[in-house]
Amino acid sequence: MNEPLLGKVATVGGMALGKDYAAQECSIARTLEVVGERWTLLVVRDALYGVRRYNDFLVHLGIPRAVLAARLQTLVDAGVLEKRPCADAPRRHEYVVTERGRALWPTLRALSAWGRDTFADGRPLRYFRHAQCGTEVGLAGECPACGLLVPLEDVEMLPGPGLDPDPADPVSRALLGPRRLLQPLRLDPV
Amino acid sequence: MNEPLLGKVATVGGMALGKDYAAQECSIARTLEVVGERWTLLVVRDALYGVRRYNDFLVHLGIPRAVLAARLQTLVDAGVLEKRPCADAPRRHEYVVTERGRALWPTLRALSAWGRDTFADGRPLRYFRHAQCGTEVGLAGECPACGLLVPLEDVEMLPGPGLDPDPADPVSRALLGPRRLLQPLRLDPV
DNA sequence: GGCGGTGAGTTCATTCATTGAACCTGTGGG
DNA sequence: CCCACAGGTTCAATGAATGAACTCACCGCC
Repeated sequence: MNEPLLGKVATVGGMALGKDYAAQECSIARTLEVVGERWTLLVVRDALYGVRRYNDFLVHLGIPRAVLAARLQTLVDAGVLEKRPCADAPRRHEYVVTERGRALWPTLRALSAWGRDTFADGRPLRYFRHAQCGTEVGLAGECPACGLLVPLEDVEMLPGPGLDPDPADPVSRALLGPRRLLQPLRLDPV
Repeated sequence: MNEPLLGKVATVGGMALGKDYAAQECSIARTLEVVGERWTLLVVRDALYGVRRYNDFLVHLGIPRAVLAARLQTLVDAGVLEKRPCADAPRRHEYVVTERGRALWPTLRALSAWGRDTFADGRPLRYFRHAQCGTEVGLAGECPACGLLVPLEDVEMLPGPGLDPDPADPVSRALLGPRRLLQPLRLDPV
C-alpha cells in the first residue's frame, strides 16, 4: 500500500526526473517534482478538507478544466489521491486522499501557519483545533497540549474572523462550518 | 522588522493578488503566491543551508540566470531574504535569510520528510539533528526529545548514505560535511 | 594605462506550460 | 425524444522558463 514511488516518477520517458530540477539530490526537490507545480498543493488542500469530486474542485479553485484534469492525474499517479467510482452513483467517481496524501498535512499546516503570520492583516481565516482538547494544532499538525500528532479525523476546522461568512460558491459555503478534516463534502441540493 | 506584507503583494499593478490563484481566501494560497513558483523554495532551502551569493545559488541549483535574478528579487520584496553588500568585499553582495525566511524552515522540513518517506529507495540523503542532544528533528523542525522548536543555528545537517560523497560542483561539496543551518558558506579558493 | 578575470546581472529567441472557451460523450430524468 | 449534468478533451492565444550570448563595473596586475 505504501510502496516507494521511485520507479514511476524517476523513469518517465527516459528523462532523469519529473522535468528538471532534480538532478538535485534532495528530498525537497523530489517532493516538489510531485507537488510543486502550480495548483497542485491547493488541490491536495481541498482534498484534505473533504472535497472529492471533479466539479467541486473546479468551482472551489477556479482552476482551468484542463489543468485540473492534469493535476488530478499526476496526484493519482503519485499515489497521493485514489480515483474510484462513487459509492452511491456508480457512474460518477471521486478522488480520495490516500495515506501518502494525508502525510502532506504537516506541509500544508506549515505553509498555512507561515501565511497567517506573514500576511498579518490581523484576522485569521481559519482555526484548526484538536477536537478532543480544543487546542490549536501546531506547525506540523501536532497537538501542543497532548504532544502527539493529531489524526486528521480529529482535526476540527473552524472559520476565523477574516473569512467571508457568505461566499458565493456552494463549495466554499460547505467548507465554512465547523467540520473535521477528511470529512467527505456533501453539497445539500439547494 | 516583521511588518505585514499585505500592501506589497496585494496591490502590485492593480491586480487582485500576486498573479491569480488567490481570490482564494486561504493562508496556503497566499503563501504559495510568494514561494510557490518553480525554483523558489529551492532557493530558500539553499539560503537556509548557508548559501548567500548569486553565483553559488547559480551553480548549486543549475537554474537559469534570469530566473534566479527574478526569484531573488521576489524573495527580497517579500521580506524572506535581505540583499546587502558583502562585509569583506564591498562591491559584492549577499542575500541573507531574514526572520521571515527562517520561519519557512518548518515547511521545508515537512516537505523533506515527505520526500524521504515517499521515495524510500532506502538510503536517506541527509540527517538533521538537534546539535545539543543528537536527536533527529521532527516534522516541523522541533526536537522530539527536548520538546521545543530547535533554533536553526542548533540544527546540524549531516550527509546520509544516499548522498553522493564526491559531487562535481564546489557548492555541493561545501554543503556535504557536517555543518549548521545558516552557517555562511565559504568556498575555500581551490 | 592596458588587460584579463570575476561577480552580478540583462537581453533575446526558442520552447514549454497555462489559460479560457468551446467541444465531446455517456447516462439519467421527464 | 430532449435536455442537463458530470467529467472530461481540444484548441488557439498568452505568458513563463530556458540557455546562450552580451553587458558592465570593478579589481589586481605588469
